[in-house]
Amino acid sequence: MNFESNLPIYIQIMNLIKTKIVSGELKRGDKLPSVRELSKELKVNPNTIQRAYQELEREEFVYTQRGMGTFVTENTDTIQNVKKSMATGLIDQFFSEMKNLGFKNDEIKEMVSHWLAKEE
Amino acid sequence: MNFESNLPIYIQIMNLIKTKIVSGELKRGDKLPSVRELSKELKVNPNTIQRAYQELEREEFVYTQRGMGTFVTENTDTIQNVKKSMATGLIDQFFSEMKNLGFKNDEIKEMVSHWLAKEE
Amino acid sequence: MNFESNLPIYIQIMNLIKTKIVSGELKRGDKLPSVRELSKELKVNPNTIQRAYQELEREEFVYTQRGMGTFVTENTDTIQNVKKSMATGLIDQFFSEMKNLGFKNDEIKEMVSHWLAKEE
Amino acid sequence: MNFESNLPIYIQIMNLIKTKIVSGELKRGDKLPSVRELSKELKVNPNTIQRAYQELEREEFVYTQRGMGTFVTENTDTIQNVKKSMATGLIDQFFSEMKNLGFKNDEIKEMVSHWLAKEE
DNA sequence: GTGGTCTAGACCACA
DNA sequence: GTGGTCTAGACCACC
Repeated sequence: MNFESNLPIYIQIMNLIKTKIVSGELKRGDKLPSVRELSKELKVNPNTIQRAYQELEREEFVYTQRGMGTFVTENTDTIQNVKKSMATGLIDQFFSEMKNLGFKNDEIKEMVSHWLAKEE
Repeated sequence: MNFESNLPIYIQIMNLIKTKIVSGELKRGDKLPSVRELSKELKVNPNTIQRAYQELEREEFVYTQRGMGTFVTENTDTIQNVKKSMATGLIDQFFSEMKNLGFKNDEIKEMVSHWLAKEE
Repeated sequence: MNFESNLPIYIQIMNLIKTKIVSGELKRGDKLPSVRELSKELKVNPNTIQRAYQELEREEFVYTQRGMGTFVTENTDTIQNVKKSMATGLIDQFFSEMKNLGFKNDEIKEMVSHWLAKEE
Repeated sequence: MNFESNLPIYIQIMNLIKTKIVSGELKRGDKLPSVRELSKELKVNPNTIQRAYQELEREEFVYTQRGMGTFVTENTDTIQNVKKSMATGLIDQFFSEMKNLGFKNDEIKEMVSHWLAKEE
C-alpha cells in the first residue's frame, strides 16, 4: 500500500480492487481476500479494509455473504454500467472545469490529442 | 458557491478567484475584494477567506500590500503559466482516473470525440 | 434464491419453504427434500439447511422423524395460524415503517388504494 | 436510545433523525447536533453517531461541512423524493410478500382496512 | 473461519 | 470546535 498518497487508505484499497475487477483480473463471482487476510497482507487495520469493502458494496462492485466472504458482483452489466457512468461523470467534470478556465472546445480537443500523441 | 461540495471551502474560493483571473474577468493588477468584504458576501468565516488569499499568494496568483489590499499579479506570464499548468493538471488527472477504470487510450479518445460532437 | 440479500441464508430458506407451505404448493404431511438433497440443489452448506429445518420445527411448521425425513405439519390449523400471524407481522411492520417516514393513516390508506387501482 | 431493539444502534439513530426531518421537526438547513454532542446525549460512542450521519449523508438527508457541522439538506425536493421512493419501495415489498403468502388483493385490502379501523 | 457492529482513543484538516 | 480517518481490540451472528 502506498502511504505516500494523501488519499485515504480505504480509497486507495477501493481503487486497487476496482481496477482488478474492471480490468478482468478479478472475474464475476470471484471471492475477494477476507478482511483479516488482506489486512495482514497490506499491514492495515481490518476496519480499514472493511470500510473499503463496504463502500465497494455500496457501489455494487461486490456483494457479501455473512460467514462466507465478499465476492465480485455476478452482474457483469452492473460492472459495465458503473464503469460507464463513472466515465461520463469524469468527462462531464473534466469539460466543465476546462471551460471554467476559459478554454474552448477546439483548444481542449487539441490538448487531448497532444496528450495522446505524447503517450505513444 | 456550492457549499455542499466535499472540497474545503478555502479551495472552492481559490478556484473561484483563479477562474476569474484566468478567464480574464479579473485583470492583472486588479484589486481583489477585502477579506472582510468577501467574507460578508459569501457568508464565510474571515479566516477561511484569509487562508484562500494566503494560498493564492503562495502560488503567485496574487500579491498583497500591507494596508492596501490584495491584487492580481502583474505578471501575465504567471497567469498564462498557471492557466496552462492547471489545464495539464486537469488532463493528467482525467486520464489517470479513466485508465484507473480500465479504459484504453482509444476508448477515451472516442468518448471525448463523442462528447464534443454532442455539444454542437 | 437470491443470495445477494442481506438476510441470513437460513432465514431465506425458511421463507422459501414457509411460502410453499402457506401457498399450498407443499401440502400437509408432504415430505420435504432431505438436507443433503436441498443442500446440493441450492448450493448451500448442509449446516445451513439443517439450521433452517430446525427453526421451522421450532415454529411447528414441520416435524421430523428420525431416519424418515422432515414433513409438513399435519395440523392445518397451525398452517392457517402461521399464515395469519405472518400476515399481521407484515402489516404491522409495513405500517410502523410508513409511520416512521412520517405518513399518516389517511395517506397510507390512499397510497394502498392507489396501488390496488393500478393493479387491475 | 433504545438498546432493546435488535437493530444496529446507528440505524436506530438514523431513523430517529429521518423521522425528525420528514415530520418537519428539523427544517431544511438546520444544524444537527455535533457528533460529540449527540454522542454524550445518547451515551453512544462518537464513531457510531458518525456512522449514522455518514449514511444519512449518503441518502441525501443531510450534508456536512468540515469544521462546521452537519445540516439538513437544503433541497426539500430531495426529502420529498426520498420519502416517496422509500414509501413506494415499502408498498411494493409489502404487496409482493403478501401475495407470496397466497393472499389476493381483496383479502389484503380487507386486512389493511381492519388494521386501520383498529387504530382509531 | 467469515463479515458486522461497537467502543475507546488517537491524530488530522478545516473553520 | 467540527467532521474524517485510522488503529486496536472486543463481541456477535452466521456458515
